[in-house]
Amino acid sequence: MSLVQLESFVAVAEAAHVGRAAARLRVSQPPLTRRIRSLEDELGVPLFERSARGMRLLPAGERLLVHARRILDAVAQAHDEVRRPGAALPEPE
Amino acid sequence: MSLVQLESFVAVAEAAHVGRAAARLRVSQPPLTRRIRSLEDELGVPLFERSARGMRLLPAGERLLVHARRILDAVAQAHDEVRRPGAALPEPE
DNA sequence: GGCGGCGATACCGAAACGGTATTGGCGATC
DNA sequence: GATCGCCAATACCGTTTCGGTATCGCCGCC
Repeated sequence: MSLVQLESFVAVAEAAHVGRAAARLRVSQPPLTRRIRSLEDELGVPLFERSARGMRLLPAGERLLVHARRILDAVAQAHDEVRRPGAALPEPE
Repeated sequence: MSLVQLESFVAVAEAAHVGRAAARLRVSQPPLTRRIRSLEDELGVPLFERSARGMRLLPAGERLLVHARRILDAVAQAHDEVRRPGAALPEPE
């Protein structure tokens, strides 16, 4: 499981379409399809139901979505705070 | 920033040696050195102080360590709960 | 039954990654 | 203060991963 996979997953979940999610992520559709599939393979659980009108989250996908957002938020926060010179941890000289 | 980078960072921070961390992660030393450096480059902040006796966390590294552990924990938890059939979210059919 | 839009696949070129071998540099030792 | 040893950093190369273009197959809609 990688952050790219999680980011892709959230985008597809929100767009409910691989194609639209791909446009939003500025990649083409095939890589995104592969990322989702590799994520499902890795977890051993299908996350979406595919249909001719798009992608619909399955229960496992709903559960993952909550975690994925939390993880991506934590990453963004880490990214911000590391640069911030206002240290949270004092350094004993 | 990738999960592999964060995992590598935590390992190096805990071991205080790239070599030992590499052994623990079952990779050789050079890739680990590169992961740390690419992470520093990406964040634009040095995370370790290098010396002839190993690596020592700098303040920015101390801050990142807290976040990195939280992120990796969240990933592990997501990994677990997604498989778990005991759904947390009901599905409105 | 034909058309349009969707995701899945095949294929190929480029980029990322890991390993082995080597270098460079600081610290401890005598 | 020269030498040896341990550490991270770099060079180089083979492999693998990844993304893009082109295409396929399928279902819903008109």
